[in-house]
Amino acid sequence: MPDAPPPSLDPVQLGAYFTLIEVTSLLRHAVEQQLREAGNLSYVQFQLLARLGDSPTGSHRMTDLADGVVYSRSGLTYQAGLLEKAGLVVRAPSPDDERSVTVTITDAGRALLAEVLPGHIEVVSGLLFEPLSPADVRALAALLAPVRDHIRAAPPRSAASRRRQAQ
Amino acid sequence: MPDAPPPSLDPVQLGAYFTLIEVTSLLRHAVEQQLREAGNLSYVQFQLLARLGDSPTGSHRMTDLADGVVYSRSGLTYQAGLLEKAGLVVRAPSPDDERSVTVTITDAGRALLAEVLPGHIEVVSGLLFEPLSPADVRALAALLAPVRDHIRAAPPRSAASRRRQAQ
DNA sequence: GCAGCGACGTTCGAATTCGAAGCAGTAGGC
DNA sequence: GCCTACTGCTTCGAATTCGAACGTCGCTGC
Repeated sequence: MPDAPPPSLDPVQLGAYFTLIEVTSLLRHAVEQQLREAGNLSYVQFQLLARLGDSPTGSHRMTDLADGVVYSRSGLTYQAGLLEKAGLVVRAPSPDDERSVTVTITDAGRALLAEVLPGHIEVVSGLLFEPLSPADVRALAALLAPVRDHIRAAPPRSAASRRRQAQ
Repeated sequence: MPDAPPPSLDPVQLGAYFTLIEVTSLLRHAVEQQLREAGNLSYVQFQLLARLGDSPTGSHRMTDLADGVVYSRSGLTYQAGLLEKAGLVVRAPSPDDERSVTVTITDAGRALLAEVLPGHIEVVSGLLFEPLSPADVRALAALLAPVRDHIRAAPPRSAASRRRQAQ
């Protein structure tokens, strides 16, 4: 390709982009406070517990967790260490693959999750959903889902060079 | 109030909420890489420069910047220090209020912003807007704007206690 | 089998982040 | 004019975050 067409965003796009970032920043900030007060959890920790609690088996591999919450591997190691020290999860080598580590939520983890969840939901309800009608929420979900799939599918920018580095 | 009505989110709401968080996490991650490569800027730094560049005067007060990008004051002090050391902004005491500090973008700051912006826009276009039609984008903006206003208007959860801390 | 390549998780060091405490400067009541 | 409360920013210490380097394990071709 010669060069990209004048890469600019029209005002509507810019507004949507900025508002998206702003809304999530604000929401995340508020939620973080609530989680800290209610259960001394950081947002990442909550996300991890929530994902584990949602899983049928109550467990996930480290890498899948990191990917799921968009976190660095080393960061996840650190957080998993904290959660384990707090007795909220357990780490064990995978049975089938000796390399990978399986993280499993404990009963204490589920209990804490259950304790924190109502307040969390209340905050999200009050801030994010309060100004939105049920139809709005459906529309929002319908708009964002394809975006998520698209970004997930997109090669992570650095992969391009990696894939064809061997010419 | 006796107690809140069963605070639960229906599956659609949950999906919308999770997708919202996921999309912005992914987007932010991708953008962060691009900014790092293109101009050695963190996302916060870019946001700050962008806000300053957008301002008619090219400047803002520290507090307003921190509020705008949803950042802690101390964090902003740190970042402003970095940007100033890099010659991208200048800090000066406000003329009218001796307490506050006015941050102003320099020509070098504008130049860097201009240099980084096309790539930034390209990433956002390719990831966020690629799966969305112009109508979708309008809808998204229309959905999120009220949410932003609502959250901005909401009392910051901790303000209640601060206001009445003196008994 | 075994050499080489790739995936998984951890360790390490450096940079960033936040809240609490502190230091001015400002506004209002008297 | 002062005293008190409040705002604006910075400093400080502790916690978190990431990428790079590392050790280990699994998979392929031979």
